[in-house]
Amino acid sequence: MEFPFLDELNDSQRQAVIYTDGPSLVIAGAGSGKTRVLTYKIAYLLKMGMRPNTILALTFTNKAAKEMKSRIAQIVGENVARYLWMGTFHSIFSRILRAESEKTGYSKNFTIYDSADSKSLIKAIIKEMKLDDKVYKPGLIQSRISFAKNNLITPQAYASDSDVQKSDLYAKVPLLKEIYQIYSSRCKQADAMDFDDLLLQTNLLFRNHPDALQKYQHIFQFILVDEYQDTNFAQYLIVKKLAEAHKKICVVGDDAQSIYSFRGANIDNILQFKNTYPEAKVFKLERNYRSTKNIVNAANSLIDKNSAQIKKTIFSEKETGELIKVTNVFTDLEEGMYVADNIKLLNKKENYGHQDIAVLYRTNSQSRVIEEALRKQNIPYRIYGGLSFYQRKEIKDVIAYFRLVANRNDEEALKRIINYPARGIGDTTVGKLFATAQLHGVGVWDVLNDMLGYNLPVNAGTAAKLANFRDIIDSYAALITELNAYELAQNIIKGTGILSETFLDRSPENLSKQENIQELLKAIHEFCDEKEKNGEANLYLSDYLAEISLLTDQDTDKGESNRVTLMTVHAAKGLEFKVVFIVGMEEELFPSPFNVDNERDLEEERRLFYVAITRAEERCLISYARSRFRNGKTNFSNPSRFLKDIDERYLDIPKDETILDKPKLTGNWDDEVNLERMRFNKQQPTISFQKEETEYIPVRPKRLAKLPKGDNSKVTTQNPSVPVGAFVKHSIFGIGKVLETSIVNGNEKAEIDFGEKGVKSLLLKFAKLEILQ
DNA sequence: TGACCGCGTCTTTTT
DNA sequence: GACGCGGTCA
Repeated sequence: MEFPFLDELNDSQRQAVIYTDGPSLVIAGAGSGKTRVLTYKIAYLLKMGMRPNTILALTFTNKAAKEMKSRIAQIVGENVARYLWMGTFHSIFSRILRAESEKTGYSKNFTIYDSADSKSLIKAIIKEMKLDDKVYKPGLIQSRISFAKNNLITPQAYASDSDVQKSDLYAKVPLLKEIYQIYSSRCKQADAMDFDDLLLQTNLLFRNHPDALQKYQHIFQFILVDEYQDTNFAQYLIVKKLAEAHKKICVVGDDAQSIYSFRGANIDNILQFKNTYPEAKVFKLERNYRSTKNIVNAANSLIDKNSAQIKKTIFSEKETGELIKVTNVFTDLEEGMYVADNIKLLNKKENYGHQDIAVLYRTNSQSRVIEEALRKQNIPYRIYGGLSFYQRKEIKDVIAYFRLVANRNDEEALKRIINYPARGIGDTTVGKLFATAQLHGVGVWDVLNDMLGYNLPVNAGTAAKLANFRDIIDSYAALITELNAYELAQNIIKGTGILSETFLDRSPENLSKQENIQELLKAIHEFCDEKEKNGEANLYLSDYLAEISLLTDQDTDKGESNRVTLMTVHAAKGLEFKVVFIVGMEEELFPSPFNVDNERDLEEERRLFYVAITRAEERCLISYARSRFRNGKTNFSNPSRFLKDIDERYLDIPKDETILDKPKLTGNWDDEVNLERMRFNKQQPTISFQKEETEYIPVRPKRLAKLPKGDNSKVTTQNPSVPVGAFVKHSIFGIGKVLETSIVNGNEKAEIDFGEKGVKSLLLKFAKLEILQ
């Protein structure tokens, strides 16, 4: 056969691969070999004679693009695969926007603002407009602007759209249109685009410059889109316009795994694909190759509770496998111990390697307890998400220097480093600088270049400091095409004193900062080497910045082996593990309390749970805790409503527990005691307790010691006269619990939680404490 | 101006 | 618990 690789596909997969006559939609159930279909389809197109640089393949993450590319390279060879247009929407279209810069009003080297930058700018604008940031919450404003952009509503359209205005009025933020307007012009002034701009500006480019649209329609003879269920309107329209000329488009996705609506993704894009392309062929991949029957069936029974979906029957031909084990524990700490213990067992008794195991959770903040439990048992793990390498302060600082050198209009970068390391330019001065720039409608850098001309109201000393800063940046900027990225980066790091800043003391923080900065330099070095090896000319600092601004730490995965993976369910999309722990299956956590008010959001949470379960190949273990320490407080919770959505035939539920509703315990006066009662209650189910029992019940410390919470690894005193976990009585504050003890200037100090009176920090030699037994 | 402290807030997911 | 903010003090 001409295409031997097609033999590796099943019937429906092969149909999907070889259909290339017009638009097609591939509904790819979880684990149905979606990536395989995409890679083989591209390989097929290439084997059929298409040139690689006429194929556009859009993925959701850089990592997915990279992986797909290397798999294609294995079939057709590296020097063919490398010419494919393959990447995320954001990276592909930022490239196009740079190439078409003379049409966009931005420069070729525009900066990309990450969400922290854009939030900071929004904050600044709110402040300048003298609005109340309790009403105009930066986060809220940011998401509304983002929503507007994703729906291609420009500031002008925003202000004149009566529906939008009504909505803003209803949300009590009527001035949002002005913030949006100013935000846009400030980004423009700074020659910066945020993530959403990359899509919005691409659309504007294609709308305002039909010649540019035609050019790319011609270039992209075949378009493939992965994870189509997670595209938003802006992405939908880009794809639609590009495909208009030839209709050679293939989108792949699974409506059941649409989990990014908070980012503007619109599940209707996939549900309505047939409306956009009436002639489209639909292929369904329904055989799941990943998971056991029990896992697939459990997931099916769950997703069946959703109403908005494309009908399909996912089935598995693998063995029945284990039931999904549902476990309840008392506290989040116990949940961590439960996970760690079971990983140990799986590792020792069942021969699962650590790399076969993942722990998935709804929110990043849940990783902490799991992490601690694993560390205690010496189980190697790797956490994804949380703050990435590029979000660390020292890295952001260094990159801000790079950014400012590459683009002196980058005001967010300037704000970050104008006084770092400290050079005597304080908030007041910075405020004046920005105010003057606004007053004259120019950029901050223009003001710095002519402080007298713009009447910057600062004294001579401050002006000199500003001029000095300006000259430093200018001197590096002059070298931007003289030195390669690595040489210039080294110069900047050494010359500006950011590195010596970390040499001030040998604290662990500073050591880790040094390491991170070295790590960054190493990465830049590799970047230059790579470019040089390929004979590419774009090895300057601006080129480096263009490349990294869209990277996330998933993409810089070193793939360390034999570690347990810890990540959010979102981050796990597209991955698979032999064993999956899903932790924190509780109401008010999963589903997230933000998404329970309407059916649409709730269905997305359910899909998220579906994604979590379908990551598992062989075992899936779900747990929930009755109490969880969150936001500095112990909260009580009920099992997630989603547990009831799974057909019980596929679950292994503990006998003494039911996942049906239980009356919620309200910890109105002492959660800790409530918890103790609950444990007590569970041990002796015949004894019940009444709520009116509000009198304080002293609990013996030794009993608390059994609680993981009583773990006193944090105690810094050798022999504290008041043990951590003990209950004490204070003449004024009443009864409290000792949280922590330490020695301060030779005096014993204790952190004591007095419930409603708050947590107090007391010196024991003054506080007369009575220890309760 | 900068360091520090105490207070209140707020918490989803990410290109 | 983490962070940001505002106020205070040197």
